[in-house]
Amino acid sequence: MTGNQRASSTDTASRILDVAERIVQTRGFNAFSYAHVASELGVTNASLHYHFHGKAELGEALIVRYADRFLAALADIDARLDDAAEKLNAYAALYGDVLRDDRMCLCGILAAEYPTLPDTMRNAVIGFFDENEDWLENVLEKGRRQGTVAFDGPARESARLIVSGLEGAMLVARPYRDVARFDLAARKILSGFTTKVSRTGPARST
Amino acid sequence: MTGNQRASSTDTASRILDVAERIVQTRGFNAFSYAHVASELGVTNASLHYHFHGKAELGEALIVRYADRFLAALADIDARLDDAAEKLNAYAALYGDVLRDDRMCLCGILAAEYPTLPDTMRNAVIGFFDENEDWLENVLEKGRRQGTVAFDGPARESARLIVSGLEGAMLVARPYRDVARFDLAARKILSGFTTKVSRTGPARST
DNA sequence: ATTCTTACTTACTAGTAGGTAAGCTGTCAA
DNA sequence: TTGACAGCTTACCTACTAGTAAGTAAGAAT
Repeated sequence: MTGNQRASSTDTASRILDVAERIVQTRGFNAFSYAHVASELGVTNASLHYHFHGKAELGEALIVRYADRFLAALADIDARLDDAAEKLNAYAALYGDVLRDDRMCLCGILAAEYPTLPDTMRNAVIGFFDENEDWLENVLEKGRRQGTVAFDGPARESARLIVSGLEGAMLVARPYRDVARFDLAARKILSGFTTKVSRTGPARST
Repeated sequence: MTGNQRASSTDTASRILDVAERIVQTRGFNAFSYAHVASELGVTNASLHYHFHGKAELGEALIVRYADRFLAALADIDARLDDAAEKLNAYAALYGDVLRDDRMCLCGILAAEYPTLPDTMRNAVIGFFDENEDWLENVLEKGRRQGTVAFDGPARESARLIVSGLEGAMLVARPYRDVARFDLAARKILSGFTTKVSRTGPARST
């Protein structure tokens, strides 16, 4: 395997993913076409089929790469921050960054189109949400033990509340083109988990 | 069949809306086509154009009718219930009913596709959210005065939290085909407003 | 020097999209 | 009895969709 020329090959494939990702995040998977991507990259329609066999395969690759990047960002949060409440803030900021780029969360917009997606893409979307819930559940449980966050019931349920709350805040904020609307909702969602003045003493819930 | 088949003028128009509404709420506006509706109703593509000049006009009619029905349901809640907390529960139940029918909120799914929508539809979507916020703001403010609900800051901001929270809960619950996931999220969202069981004291600031 | 591989292009397909022009048919009012 | 109108249909259009078959230029491997 000829190592050097690979650069151009890999490069084109990831440039395809870059453009496709932006289009899908802004317009959705059903309003996205090979022709859009091809013309923007100055290649032909058929060239995309060389790199990604079909629309379903391209869509799946899109989600896999997006999820990988997202999980890496979560690992980075874990590496940078200790406090659970700060981790939650950083988590919400991840969503805010996407919105600030006039985009919807990739898996959020795909969730809206879910019934029309090919099977492989459906599974990947579900997997993304599951992994987000895993991470949040972990953060919440540790935070509760440490007394930096407070909530009732299973951590998993609160994790789901955060995911769906942030997805909904993005969904509604985008038509208004108003990131502040998202930021406020995010702050309100997370405020339900912070034990206000908890720096001095852990306020146990329940 | 008797002679009243000739009342089918308006009847056909509303049957078109019924079918189109179901398709758009499940698949989205971009994955919906005249052909789907026409074949399901046993009429031709061109017949739809007689009743609704174009896809944009049909889409707008869809939102207008949906919003009218939704506002009527809100008026019904006002007529039936006094307590603000009960009104909020009834409001969330409205969303749950839609989801139980395997549908997404019409304006929620259109919000996801917002950048691809014609202008008239965009305005109608925004209008739907605004009217929901109006109603919720009113309920919340009255409830706060009466002491049946509690929250910090402007009622408008809490109204927005409820709308986006419920929309997000629907969005994420649908891929899982799990209404319980929605119900739980809805309960958690509203529990932040009820004064009754405030054991955790979700961050009552100031 | 030749074959193989990569990364495309050109040229095409069948199918579907939204949309239109023109004509047909049953009902009803004058 | 006429004719206006509502509510369609037939027949068609252009644009775009994903996808394919076959060919090619350039470099790497043998």
